[in-house]
Amino acid sequence: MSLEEPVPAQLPEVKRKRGQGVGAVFETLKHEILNLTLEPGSPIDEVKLAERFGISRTPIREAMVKLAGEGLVVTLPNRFTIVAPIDFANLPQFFDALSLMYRVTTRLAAANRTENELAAIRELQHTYTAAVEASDVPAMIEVNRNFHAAIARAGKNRYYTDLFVRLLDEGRRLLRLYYSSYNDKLPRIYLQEHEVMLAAIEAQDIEAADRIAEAHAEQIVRQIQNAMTEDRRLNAGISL
Amino acid sequence: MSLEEPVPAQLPEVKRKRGQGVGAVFETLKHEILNLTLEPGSPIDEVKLAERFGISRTPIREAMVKLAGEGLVVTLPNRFTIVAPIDFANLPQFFDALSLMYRVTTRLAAANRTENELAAIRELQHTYTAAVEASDVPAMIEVNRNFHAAIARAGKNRYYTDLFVRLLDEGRRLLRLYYSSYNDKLPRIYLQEHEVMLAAIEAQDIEAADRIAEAHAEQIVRQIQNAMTEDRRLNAGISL
DNA sequence: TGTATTTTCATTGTCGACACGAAATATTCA
DNA sequence: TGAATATTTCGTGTCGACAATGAAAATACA
Repeated sequence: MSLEEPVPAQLPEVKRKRGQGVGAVFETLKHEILNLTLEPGSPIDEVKLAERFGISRTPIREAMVKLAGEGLVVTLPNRFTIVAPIDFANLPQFFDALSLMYRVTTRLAAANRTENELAAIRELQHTYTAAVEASDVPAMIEVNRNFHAAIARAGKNRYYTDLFVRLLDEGRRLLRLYYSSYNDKLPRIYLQEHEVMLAAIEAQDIEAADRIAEAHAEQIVRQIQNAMTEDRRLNAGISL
Repeated sequence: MSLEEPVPAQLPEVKRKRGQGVGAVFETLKHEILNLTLEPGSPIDEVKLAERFGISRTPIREAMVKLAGEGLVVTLPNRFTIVAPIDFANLPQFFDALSLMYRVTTRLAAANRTENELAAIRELQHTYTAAVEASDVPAMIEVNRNFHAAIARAGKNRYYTDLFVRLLDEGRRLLRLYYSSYNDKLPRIYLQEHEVMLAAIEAQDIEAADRIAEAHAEQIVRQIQNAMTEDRRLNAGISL
């Protein structure tokens, strides 16, 4: 299941400042988990991580506790810590929550956005366009997440933003898993929808923002479901 | 700001099994934070905690990281960890999210509840009634939270349940803070509303569940706001 | 040869000690 | 006397070592 980086690069042996260790480990592992560089369900060895980062196990462990708190990792007491498996059984609930958060955050953004925030969102839309032009799928996935996270932040409700970002991150793993089915047409649909969303937020049209957010969510859910179905068809091709 | 337990009781020096320490510390501190036994903003000393629980600082620290992950505690690097302050500035957003989660979880409960879950919810309603009869305010606050958490669980969406429980817990601190304004009339209104909510869930009437959930949320928000206003009026009485 | 029991082994959970950082306090200098 | 600087103090962040645990390997037994 390895993607572009099968073996994580050894970090340079830089003397890190006190208190930087856990944060670095946390961010690095979070990235690798969301990029599927670390396979879901695979075990994580504290000692190897300690060697890799050139620090002792204590800060590694604290990073693991933080990762577990965000559900990125599951701890089996006295045994292993494993990368959180992708929970396909909960997918319908995931889609439901994702859809609601799309709507709520986009509504609030339309109501509460400042000019600065609007500019930041527009900037991300440009970056996304560039990624689409370059057919850079990983970049598209990452920027798409940042685009919606920026919208959520402009809505200024921490509770929604936190949940939404978590859902978007979990969605990143799903998209990565099925990104092979990305064809040229789909990203351009997203691009158009993002444009409409941006316009509704700029015009502070809450109901329009709500409608396009719901449509956008449905679009994405449908795409992932299609990708999964195709994937299953591929599996069905093997002899039984 | 101390309530009924100003000095946390010294725990008996029981030899705890491996791996039980962090959980015990986490649960105990979470309880004390939500009960306002630990004052919001007050510093937490790792060494004192280690002595209190009879374990070393390492598991204490892991518990702190977990508490920080749930927002119950704030870590100031190289300095302190403090009990999370109550963020009055974010109160409107808190109320907004609380209200939406009330609605969503109650809707889903009406749609998805099993007979067993219904019985469990009804049981908690009885416990709540008993607490009201006994005028036991702390019990009322705790059981009320458990009642709605049970409803959320019956809705079977982990994402909503997690956020809702977090919001309910944060609300517990607010209720504790203002529970002096609890008069005999209010709890009985809640009791009635809970009854209606239960009936809607039992009848699997999603729209009715939604309506009563929204009304219930508004009721609670209004009560807390009233309590805060009264509180401010009391402050206004002192000489300036 | 197959099953139950013991031993080994790998990996975690916990500990005590020490190094580092920021604030509080004492000291110097104008 | 007051500001700038050095020193102390206090608590955290990190380390290396060790004990507990559960799985796997080795052994005993029928």
